[in-house]
Amino acid sequence: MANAEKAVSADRRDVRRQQLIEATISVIGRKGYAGTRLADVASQAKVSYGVVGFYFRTKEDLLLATLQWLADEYTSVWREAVEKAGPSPVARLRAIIDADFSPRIASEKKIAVWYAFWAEGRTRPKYRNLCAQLYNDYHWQVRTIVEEIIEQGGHEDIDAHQVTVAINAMTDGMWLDLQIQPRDFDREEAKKAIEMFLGKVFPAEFGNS
Amino acid sequence: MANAEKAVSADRRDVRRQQLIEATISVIGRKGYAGTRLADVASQAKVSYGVVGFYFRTKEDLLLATLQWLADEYTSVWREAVEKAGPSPVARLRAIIDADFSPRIASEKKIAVWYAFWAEGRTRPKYRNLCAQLYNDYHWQVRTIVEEIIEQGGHEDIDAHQVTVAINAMTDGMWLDLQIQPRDFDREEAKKAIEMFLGKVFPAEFGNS
DNA sequence: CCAAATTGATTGACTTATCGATCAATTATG
DNA sequence: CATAATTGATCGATAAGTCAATCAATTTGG
Repeated sequence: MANAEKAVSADRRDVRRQQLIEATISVIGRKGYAGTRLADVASQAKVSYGVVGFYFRTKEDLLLATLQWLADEYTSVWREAVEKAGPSPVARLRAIIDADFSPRIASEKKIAVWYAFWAEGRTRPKYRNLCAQLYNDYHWQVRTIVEEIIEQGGHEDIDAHQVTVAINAMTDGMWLDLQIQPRDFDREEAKKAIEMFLGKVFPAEFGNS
Repeated sequence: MANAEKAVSADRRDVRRQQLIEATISVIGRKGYAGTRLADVASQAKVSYGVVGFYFRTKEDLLLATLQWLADEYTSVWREAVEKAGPSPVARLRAIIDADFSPRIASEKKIAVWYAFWAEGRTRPKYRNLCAQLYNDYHWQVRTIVEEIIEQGGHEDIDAHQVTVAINAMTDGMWLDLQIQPRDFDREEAKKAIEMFLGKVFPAEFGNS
């Protein structure tokens, strides 16, 4: 049947595309954005050079699809973490930070790819918009949670925006540390430093570790 | 005289090299690392294409010299700021943060270039080592100051390393925000968020803003 | 049920464009 | 005038994009 046919080849198509996206992440991680060649992606994915062009019209298309995939993965991971954490804003915030430093999200390879796109994003509106969108969604979610903590705890003197910006910046900065000094620094230490910060801002909610 | 001649031409040489380094920063800022061409650098510097090769044997040499220059500038700026701040560790720490968000250091263009080198650094040992060295010097300086504040204030329960890592990460993360969202976010806001953090860690020393 | 036909996937050699490097010719300088 | 600085055309290498040929899988017809 035509329907069965289409379903099968659509699956096949998605599998190949996924395979190529993962290969692209590996190659950018290994060789950097500027050093990534379609030939490298093809051999990493164990397919011939021509296949890349067959599934992604241009190199640009492949890179955009890779960024989009990473963004979707990242967003779905933190959203799921928040849902699982239940209603407590403290648990929700902890869940987001855990997600940010989970091996799936904060692997050396993926951090390297994020940095590559952030760096290139400055000159490519499509990268930039995608990153800005992601950033906004995340920022908004953290801010909502921070506001809940402030309200529930009666800490009306605390500026939710400022705390949100600080959490955000610390997370991104820790990622840079992980990228520059992967030996002297690990994900657990990063998380603990952020917990320390939250412990100072919300002493009652985030206990002294 | 040979000596006089040499002195003059050495000056000339330095001027040209400086001119080319500045042009390189502009072009990386405008077009990204991957999009930077020697022809662009030459025309930005208002010299002919051949001059680039005359003063820097290869493109690689030019890029390394650019990174080295940026690193030297950054280091000298914060060192000078610390010296000027006098003996008080609180004033010294404020001076470093001011320096980190001064227009000279944290311009959009230069932040973009830093991000470009951090991203590429993963695959190029020379970039990586240079960045790691810079990072270590800075980290050590901040840590020394933080330890002084802890000692003078008798805050023996505070972990200097953790605070240092947090300050560092917040700074780098704010830079990323400046790069991704230059409109919604500015250097003053970034500084205030860091001040807020310091106010929570050292309430007596960093007054509530 | 088997063979021919059709469709779609895959291959890698070829074309074209781009860019870094080179260098012979030209100009400026002391 | 001699030396140094500068120019930009030319060359070679590399990589993206293209495409005709091949191969595999599925469908159709006898």
